[in-house]
Amino acid sequence: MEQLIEIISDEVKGAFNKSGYDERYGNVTLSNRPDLCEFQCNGAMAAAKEYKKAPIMIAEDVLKELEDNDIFESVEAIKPGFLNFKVSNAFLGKYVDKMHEDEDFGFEKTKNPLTIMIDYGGPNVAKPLHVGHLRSAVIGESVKRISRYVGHNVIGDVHLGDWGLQMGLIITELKLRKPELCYFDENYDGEYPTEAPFTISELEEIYPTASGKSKEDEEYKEAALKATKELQAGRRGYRALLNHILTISVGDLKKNYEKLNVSFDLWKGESDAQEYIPDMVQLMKDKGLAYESEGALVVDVKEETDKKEVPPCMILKSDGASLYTTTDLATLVWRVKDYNPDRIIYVVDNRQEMHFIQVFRCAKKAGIVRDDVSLEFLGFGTMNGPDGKPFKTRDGGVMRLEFLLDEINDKMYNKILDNDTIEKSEAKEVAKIVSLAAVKYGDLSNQASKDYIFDVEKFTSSEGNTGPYILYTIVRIKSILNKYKADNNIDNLHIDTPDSGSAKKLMLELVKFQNAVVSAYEDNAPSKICAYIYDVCDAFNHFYHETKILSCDDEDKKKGYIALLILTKDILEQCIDLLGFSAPERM
RNA sequence: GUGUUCGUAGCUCAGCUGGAUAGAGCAACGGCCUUCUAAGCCGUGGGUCGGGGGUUCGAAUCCCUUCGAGCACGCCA
Repeated sequence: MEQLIEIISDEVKGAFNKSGYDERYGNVTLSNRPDLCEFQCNGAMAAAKEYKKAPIMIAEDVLKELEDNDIFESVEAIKPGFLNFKVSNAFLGKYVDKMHEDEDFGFEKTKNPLTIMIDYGGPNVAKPLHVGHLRSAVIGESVKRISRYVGHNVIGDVHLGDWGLQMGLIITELKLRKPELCYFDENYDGEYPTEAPFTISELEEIYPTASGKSKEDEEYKEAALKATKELQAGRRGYRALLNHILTISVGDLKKNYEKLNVSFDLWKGESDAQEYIPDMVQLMKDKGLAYESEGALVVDVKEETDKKEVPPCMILKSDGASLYTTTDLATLVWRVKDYNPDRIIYVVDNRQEMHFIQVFRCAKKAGIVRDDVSLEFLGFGTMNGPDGKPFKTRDGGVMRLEFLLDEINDKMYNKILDNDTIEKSEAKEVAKIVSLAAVKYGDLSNQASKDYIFDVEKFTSSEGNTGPYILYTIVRIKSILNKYKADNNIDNLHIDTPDSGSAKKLMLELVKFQNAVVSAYEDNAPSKICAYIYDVCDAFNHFYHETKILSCDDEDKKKGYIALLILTKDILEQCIDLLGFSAPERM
């Protein structure tokens, strides 16, 4: 469906044209003075220079061409040269009704579907998720859903941290505790057990213990480095252990991500890239890109236009081992080979920007990815506590994500119990839904790249621009619709011409749906969906407050209201789905 | 030190490619429930957009400079 603002723009451009001015001056934007008008055109002022005419005269010329146009309720030419428009109620009502009849509210899917890979999540195996993992998961999931809704083929990859010294540490500690296991017997050539010799909670305890020991005990650290190397070299028993660790961890991670309503299409990890490293390194040598510097193998990636020194991209350490740049590059090898993506978006901490600049440049230089593939760094800021400093537990440690979510869940549960029509069992379920919305909306409503303050009080509050407020609005609509549905049919209802300022305002917000989604997609910015939802909710609540819906005497009017509520609810629910959460029936 | 992001109301933040009186929310204060969920709505107060300079008919927005904060700067991921 053509966008309302496009339709208006076309009319105005036509009018510019007819009055002898270039139509490009006829572009119409949303009004920044809602008290004066709904849409505006500033083109007359811009055109003034070219035509050496007072802007107001140009505006008046254009105005004449628009005078008896039934799209508009009013058109005015004001002071310096603004053209101010109000849409006609009848036209708007019909337009919104068309949105109501369309399955996607008039949203037009892209005509050029791309294959987009999104690298987000990035948890480490054998370690529980902590608060630092929240943003990547929440933002990545939303970017995935938005891109998919726009019509692209989107693949989400969790990109597990399952390689490197951490694995060596676990193996070393395990060997110390259970040396009798067959995984450590180099002469063992039988099949390894299918059952893992540890549980997830043991695993979560083993890693920090091992990590602590290696910092104090040189010998221990040596052993861990050796184990890491042997694992990399493919030692059978260690590989078998890695597989156990992966199975156990991934199972646990899936459960935790599920609670967040986050899911991945691929559960690949750093370890999956290893097999591509040797050929890749050889390629870089063959192309003459890789050379030795201070014992390490590096590739220069600086460019003429750099304002600062971009250090070379290190491919191999001086001891010949690979490191994270190597793994990220090799990951690109299989991503291109298996999926041939047009875009790859990395949803990672801002602080990794330099690393990715190096990786991206190196990948292009070496021809690992084609020049036309877009490699995008979507960096997010730090999540700070109410004191403005990085989020910590009371004793200064890293907080497990689970604990944080539990705290918020408890808070919401108690709040829901205040509504005494809800049973405890239902309250529990509702609390889960609302607390997830509180957390996600709290995060996503900020621009991803900025640091933000994670304020539990603020996020769980139902006042202001919060997740609970959004859900509450939806629940109110559902409540009315459910009452209406009890003894009425809701099929074939039509939205009427708005009969009040608040109804018109609501419609004008609903009309922006396509634009909100598209601009959120183009900027990888879920925060734009949040801003849009808030505006819709605000407009709806005004409308709700001054309109009697179920008790409306005029049956036809009532039907029109119900249709408008259905569209509002559907759009809101679609939007929160794009953010990765849902609304309960009651709260 | 170099680079980078940022500095808007007491607090948390919006302000798109420069445009009409700088906007929300929270907090403060004052109203609105015999009627669809008051987790709501209405209203009031609160700002020399860090400072200074420049470009422009017009600057929170663009350029320069200065002060202040965060972050990153080859063998950890």
